[in-house]
Amino acid sequence: MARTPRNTLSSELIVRTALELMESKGTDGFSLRRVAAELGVGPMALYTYFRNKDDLYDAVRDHLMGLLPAVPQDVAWPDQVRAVCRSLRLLMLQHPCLAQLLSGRPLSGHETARVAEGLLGVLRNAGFDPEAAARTHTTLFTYVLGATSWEIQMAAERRDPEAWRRLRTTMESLSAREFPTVVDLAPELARTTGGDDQFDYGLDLLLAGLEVRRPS
Amino acid sequence: MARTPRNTLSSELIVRTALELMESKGTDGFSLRRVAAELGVGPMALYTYFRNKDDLYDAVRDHLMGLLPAVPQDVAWPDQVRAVCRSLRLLMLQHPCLAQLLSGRPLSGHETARVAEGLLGVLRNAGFDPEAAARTHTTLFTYVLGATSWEIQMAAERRDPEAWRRLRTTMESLSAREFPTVVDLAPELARTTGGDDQFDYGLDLLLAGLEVRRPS
DNA sequence: CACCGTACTATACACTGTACGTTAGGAACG
DNA sequence: CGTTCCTAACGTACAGTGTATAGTACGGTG
Repeated sequence: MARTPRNTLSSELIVRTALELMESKGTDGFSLRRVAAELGVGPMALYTYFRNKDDLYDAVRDHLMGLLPAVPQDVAWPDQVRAVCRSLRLLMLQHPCLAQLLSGRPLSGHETARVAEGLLGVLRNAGFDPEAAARTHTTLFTYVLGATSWEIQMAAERRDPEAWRRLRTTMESLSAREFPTVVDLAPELARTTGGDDQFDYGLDLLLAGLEVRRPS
Repeated sequence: MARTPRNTLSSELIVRTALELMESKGTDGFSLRRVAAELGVGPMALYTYFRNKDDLYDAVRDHLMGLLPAVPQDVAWPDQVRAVCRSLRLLMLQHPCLAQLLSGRPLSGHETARVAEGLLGVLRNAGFDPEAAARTHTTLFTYVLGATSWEIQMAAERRDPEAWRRLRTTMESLSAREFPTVVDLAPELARTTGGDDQFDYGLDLLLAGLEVRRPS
């Protein structure tokens, strides 16, 4: 019964392995038992470092949030906001599992607070009062989350040929009499599903609204 | 071996039962086997009406989307947009499982198309060209989805005393030196998590941006 | 050397979605 | 009326899940 040596595991190692598995197999198809197997260890070994699966999810999420770059300090505040939102979107695109990790669990963790700190600081310096800063932060965050999750979801669907075919056929089966506008705008709808342009369109709408509302 | 009579099941009945279960037990804790048990039927009986679990999810989602009211026709377009977005949010709040159903699967289904038709029609009538209408539709939809999912998530967290306590303690453990703004704005952040005011704040930002951009 | 805490293992349970093969009830037809 | 066929629902089985509980061996400390 060859026992593995004592200190083979660590939180960081488990998080790294879990992340690799999520990215290769997708967030579905990820399981504690697979992580353990990947590490050559029994499933219960992980419970020394994480109290349960959600706890591991939280750790992976916080690890990913730690990869976000700092806010650029030498540009005007709207461009700072743009930079923060775009880098969060980019991170979500690079690590598609992050979308599910963010929408499935609440905000918590050190690195997540760091992100909030950056954006809130930008807004306070731009002259927003505490309430407006907090509201704007929540609005921007949920917009980025919703828009990018949507984009990732759609991209995944397009990659699965079975689901893609089903989507196309239901789209084409819509009667032009019942849904004239949808049928008419089908090409535009398909084109505006995701992409930098679509994301920036919504972001610019929000920023335009903010410029109007900003005091002084 | 008392067989149940022949036509006890139907798609509608299964969808209704599934929905009840999701709302009482939460989307987790929902399972095909429970639905079947609730109906007094073996698990495999459901596969006559739905090819798999995701297919049932789609049906429930489409059923819920069918509950959305029609777009009011006697008000200005920004209020029409507001009405559509608010009624979608309201529906998500009344049926929390809808948030997960919408973010986990792509748009498809008859009733979902009906919603898109309503919003796209409003935007076209307001004078937006096809591309702008499509982009705006996607932006509004993803905003409502992101903001409301977030709100529901947070509300659920607040109800679970264990999770809520953990969140509070990690929040309070943030050093004021490292995260001055977050610590300073903690009360505002807690207050702006969800609620009609927060939702309308973001929605008004988007609408303000749209007014600027609207042609003619 | 003896000891003890801790990192890991082993076993077990209740559960999941669903593939496969079987059976029985209603309808259609001779 | 009898036969035949279709299909709705059944039962069984499998591979997999998260995790509770109890046991075991190793490393560092006395």
